[in-house]
Amino acid sequence: MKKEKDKANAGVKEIARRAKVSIATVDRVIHNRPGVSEKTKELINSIIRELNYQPNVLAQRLALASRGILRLAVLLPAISEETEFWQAPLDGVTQAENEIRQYNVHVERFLFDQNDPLSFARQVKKIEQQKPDGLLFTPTFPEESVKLIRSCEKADMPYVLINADIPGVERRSYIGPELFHSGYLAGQLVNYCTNPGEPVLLVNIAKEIAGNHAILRKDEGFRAFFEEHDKDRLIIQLHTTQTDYASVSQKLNRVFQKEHRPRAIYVTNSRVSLVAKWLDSKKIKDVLLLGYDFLRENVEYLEKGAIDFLICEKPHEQGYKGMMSLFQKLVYNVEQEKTLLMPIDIITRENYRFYHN
Amino acid sequence: MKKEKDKANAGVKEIARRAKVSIATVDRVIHNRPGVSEKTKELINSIIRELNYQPNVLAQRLALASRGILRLAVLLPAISEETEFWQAPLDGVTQAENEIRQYNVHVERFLFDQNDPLSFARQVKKIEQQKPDGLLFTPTFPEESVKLIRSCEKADMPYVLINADIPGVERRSYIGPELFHSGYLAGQLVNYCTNPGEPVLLVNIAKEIAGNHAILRKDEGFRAFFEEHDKDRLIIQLHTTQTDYASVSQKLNRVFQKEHRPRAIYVTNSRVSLVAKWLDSKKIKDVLLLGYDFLRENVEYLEKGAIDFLICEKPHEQGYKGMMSLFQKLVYNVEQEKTLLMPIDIITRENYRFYHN
DNA sequence: CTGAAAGCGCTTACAG
DNA sequence: CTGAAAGCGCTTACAG
Repeated sequence: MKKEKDKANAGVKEIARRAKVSIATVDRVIHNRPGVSEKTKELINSIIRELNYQPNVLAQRLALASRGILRLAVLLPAISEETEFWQAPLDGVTQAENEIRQYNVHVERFLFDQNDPLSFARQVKKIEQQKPDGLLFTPTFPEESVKLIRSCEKADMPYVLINADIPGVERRSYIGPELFHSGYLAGQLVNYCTNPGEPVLLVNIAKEIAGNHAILRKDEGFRAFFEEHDKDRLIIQLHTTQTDYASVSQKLNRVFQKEHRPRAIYVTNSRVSLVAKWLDSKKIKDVLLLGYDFLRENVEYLEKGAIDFLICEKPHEQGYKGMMSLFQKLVYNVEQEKTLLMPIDIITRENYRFYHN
Repeated sequence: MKKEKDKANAGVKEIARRAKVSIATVDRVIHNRPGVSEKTKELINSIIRELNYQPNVLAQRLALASRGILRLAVLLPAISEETEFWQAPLDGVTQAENEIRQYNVHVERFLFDQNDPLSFARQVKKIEQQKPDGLLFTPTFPEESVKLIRSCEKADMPYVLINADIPGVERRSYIGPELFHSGYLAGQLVNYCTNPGEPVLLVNIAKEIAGNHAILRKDEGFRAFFEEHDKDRLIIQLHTTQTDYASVSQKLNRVFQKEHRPRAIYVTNSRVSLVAKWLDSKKIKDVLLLGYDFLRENVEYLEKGAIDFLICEKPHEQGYKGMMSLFQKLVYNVEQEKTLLMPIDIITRENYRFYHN
């Protein structure tokens, strides 16, 4: 089929023809660049409106490609035994990278040790020296992260936070879970699967808990659910900042020796596999177990039946969408969404096979 | 940053330079077009390998744009009061259309009446006359659909089925739910939320049930779960091919007057709102209700608490991915996945706000 | 304030 | 079997 010159496909050339000017002038008006008389500007704008002109993104990018490379930096925890979680966001980053590579985008990854604020600060230094065009990161260390945000803002560099927000801090763009509802949903699931009043165990396992916003908000949401729906529910608490199996096991032993045996356990993060391991070793099968994240070990326990529900908030998509949001902002000046909340997915033994991260 | 002429960015020009031929010859080799001597062909291929040449998709599409329009046809049910479900796949189609419009793709929609095989056949006629380059459809009427598949295959036209498969028929590409596990998952949820042995009501509401593969497979999956996990569970059955509220209401009345009062109700499709309405009108609050699809009315009942779980299989994504799969196939000759199963999402009152279709 | 021309990396008639 | 040239729709130095 031949290309028709109808309104739908009109380009700069057609606009120039109608306005009796050169395409360079049209381009100036389109991009609001100075150096065009008010009169021709208005004329051109009216033609643009009339034709409902849509720029051809392909041609735009192709022309721009000559200009230079767009450099995006990514600051995330390095993957280790303990932090398999970060594989998914990093994969999302890589997927985005592959899709936008053609657009002359270059992605550099800066990885830090999740337990070492200094390593975070070191990477921040490097990033600040390199002055990338955009930055994706997760604010594992709030203090350092706030500094980073300030420095990005000073340099007028677009950035996006993923997976965790910093409470009470004004920031440009966040993509990740809504933590309170996540805990609230866990409460609802426990409530569906147990009888009123049956004791529930709420488990926080993390190197740091007191300042751990993610854990505290989920904890809060979980309690809020019962506050509103089953006030008399006994919620036993287990906090531990020792994250090895021996410590967790010991604490669980103690809880289960006491009077009120829990009917359900909610672990507020991906360490749910430690509890699953313990239940498995004790051959306890009548306790409902909920936790977080689609990790290999967790899924194994899901399959075995030790874990009943995994809650998951699309870590892969967080990395992917974060990068795309920077790209869109930098290339097409599309405003970044201030807050993009991920779905709270419920995964069980019967649907995990079909889950997409 | 200046563009460097390193291996990473080498294009046809660089290949031509190294091979001491023109870029036209390079192009011929890249696309395996005839008219190149074996010797130069081999030389060029070796250079392509050495440079790890990746074509610039932007430039490719831009150049191709002049060639002509790619025409994709979409054959789906028209949206009516009764079939709000199809809004989501159609929206997905539209989203894909917007993203690939730049690539000179034109999408034509052919809508049929879900209750009228003749209207389906009429639209098929039209499509066959227009001879589009690719087709996305849902095989609402198996017999007519098989004919359509044959005709596509004869014309060597790529196509993709969404939302429903045709059992026992060889087809090129399907994107949609895995029905058996969907029912199985519903069984698991009921099992979690009720006590062993409590009666369950399995409800099929559809104009046609006997030949309705989607409903029958979910029904089967649901029963299979209990067969494997709670054999003694009483599963009451309610089938109705009258889909108006009065008929459904009447049948439900009858069931609830009998001896075994259901503790949970599983509706195998989106008509779950009819049952919700009935429960609501009877002020019955202690019955667990599960059904399908993120429709306005269903979500309202979810919010109110009449519906407990909605199962949803990404209808929007089905439309979107279906179109993208055709596009990729036609433009880049990327093989279509034979079967792409959607996640089985679980939606409750506490997470529906964050759900993305 | 405005325009002619070159270029982005690829494809495609056309000529030899 | 091979190449020179025009074109896709846009952007950008450069010249006036």
